Amino acid sequence: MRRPAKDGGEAPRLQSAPKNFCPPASSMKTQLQELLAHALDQILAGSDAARPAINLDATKDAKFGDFQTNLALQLAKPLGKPPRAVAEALVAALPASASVTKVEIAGPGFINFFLNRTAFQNVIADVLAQGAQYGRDDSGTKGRIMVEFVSANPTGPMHVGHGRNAAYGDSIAKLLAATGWTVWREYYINDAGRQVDILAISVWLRYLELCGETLPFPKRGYPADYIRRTAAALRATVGDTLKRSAAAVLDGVYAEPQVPDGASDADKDRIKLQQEAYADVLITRARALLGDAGWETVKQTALAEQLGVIKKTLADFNVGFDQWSSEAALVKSGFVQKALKRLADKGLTYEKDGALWMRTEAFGDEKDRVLIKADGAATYFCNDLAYHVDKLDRGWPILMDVWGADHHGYIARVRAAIEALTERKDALNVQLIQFVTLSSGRMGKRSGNFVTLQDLIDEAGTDATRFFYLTRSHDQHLEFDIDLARSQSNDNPVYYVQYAHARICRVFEQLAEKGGRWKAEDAASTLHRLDTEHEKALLTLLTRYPEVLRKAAAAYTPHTVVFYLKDLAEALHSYYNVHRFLVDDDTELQNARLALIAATRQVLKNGLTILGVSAPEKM
RNA sequence: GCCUUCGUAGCUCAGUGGAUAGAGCGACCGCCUCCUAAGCGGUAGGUCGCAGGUUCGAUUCCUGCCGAGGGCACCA
Repeated sequence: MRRPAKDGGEAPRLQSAPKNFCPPASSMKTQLQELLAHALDQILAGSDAARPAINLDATKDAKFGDFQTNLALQLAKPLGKPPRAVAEALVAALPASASVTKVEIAGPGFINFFLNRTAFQNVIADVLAQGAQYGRDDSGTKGRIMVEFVSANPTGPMHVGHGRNAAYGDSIAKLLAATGWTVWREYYINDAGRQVDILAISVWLRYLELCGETLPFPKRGYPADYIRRTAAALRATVGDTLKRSAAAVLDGVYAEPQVPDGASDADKDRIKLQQEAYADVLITRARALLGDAGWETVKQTALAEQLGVIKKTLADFNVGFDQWSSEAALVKSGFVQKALKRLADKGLTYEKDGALWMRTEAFGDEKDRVLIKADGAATYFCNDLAYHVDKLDRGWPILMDVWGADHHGYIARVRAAIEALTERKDALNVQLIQFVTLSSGRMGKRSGNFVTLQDLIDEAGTDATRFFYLTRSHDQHLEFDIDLARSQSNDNPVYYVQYAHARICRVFEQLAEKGGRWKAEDAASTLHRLDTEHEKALLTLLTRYPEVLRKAAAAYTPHTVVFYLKDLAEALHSYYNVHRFLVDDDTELQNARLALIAATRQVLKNGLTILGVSAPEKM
């Protein structure tokens, strides 16, 4: 349930304090680096030691101050002096700054900086003035990047693995867009190739069953219930016009080979290949019986049905695309042929054993790859290669592909193809999403019963599901605890962050009910009252948000935003439990605290937005 | 066999070339006359898989070994 915030919703503007000007802490890091660079110049004067990079990090413990540097430790060896002596020299050479209240040398030789609290208090003005823009860079000037993600085959519903890809892809796209990139999101529809024929034959056989025919279902077909639903949809559209008798279908077709109990692995593999061939026989028979037009009707109906299911799920999951690109359309447009010609013109293809090959090995792949099979059909790689060329041709110099980790071996050949045609090695940016496991075991589309992403969203909700996916690093295996994600209890981690947001909203609601008022402009002169440790902790976190976004985008790790938000929520909850925000007898303190939590609420919301998770005002 | 991702608390996972390695869940002990207890505070729990190497300093980088997942198609 949402309701409008009673304090007016959008962040009001806060007048910056003209007196005692002190730069916000977010820019303090830059300033400290300049101070250190100056000191470094003096230390290194007359020495031939190499100049190290200045590492300046936020401290992990407040007792070490606000920022720390290991510069003295790095310089100890080249200068041939003990690290603490180097540190003392560096500190002595530091120019004075009004923002720095204390500099300490600690441990083996760290230099810790303690900053003027005003620097941190001023972040509130930044956040409230910038609102939803705080931490964001929407300039789009960093570059252009296309993110292709999900691209699940339209042969069945998405499972929990696709969900992880969708959550990651959507969030990394948002993150890139929020850090200065121009982003385009695309879904590649694999609506050509053999798996579509398998889909079509599966649907048609179930359709014949609905028409009253009895016939065996091939082992390599898709057995799941959604095939029966699609068959019913087909029948609703075409009636019995595509019905053929079981006798006609099976006339002259040998019985499908079955794997006997206790068969060896080698026998199993051999028989599975025979089963694949059997499926092809049925496909050929179906085409002959239905004609190209009839077969195409089955195929297109099945594809449209499956794609419709996928689109519905993605819409429910708050995942959107700028473009859905069809593999079949790409082939039909002749673009694949053009790409093949470009490769041939560069002498990068050759014929062998009746197939057309590409010299990918010359570009770092393990071996050359087939583009056109001996039977005349294009490989998946061939069309995908053309698709990537098309993406580059459309003016996207960087192509991010979000793939399942099982595609690892596929990277080298696509990269090789891109390099061969564009001489650019770095155009392809692949992010592999590691596998998702469930307590109930691995899933596959052929298994018949699996947990679909739609099931998960319906039961756990989009927020909980997305948050759960993004809580883990995408390059780590993820064990999806379905019971936890489904639970509406406080065990569910998404509520921890959302609750912090809702709590703040409730405070402003209470304020209004009491007839109280709060204006950002009244708060500017009161911020010096924010002097408790809880307030300092919150302020520090607020100043770090822009850098959290930048680092998360640079490392392609949305999960670091999740961990940041958990920290921010924790700081808020702790603060909430110790201090009251509605201070009846001290308006100045109340105004200051309300400014702080208003800023916190804004940053919580901004961060959740990056994750595609809502920020409810009431829970 | 080769390539790759990994091995951190009972479980699920963060993290880092540096100062006592963190969180959630689970266990135990506390906190609602007070802005939502979907919360807070505290205790217990770790030879950061094993062995070497580089380094002033390694859980982090390198090598080997053990163990787990994934990939090595004229499939997609």
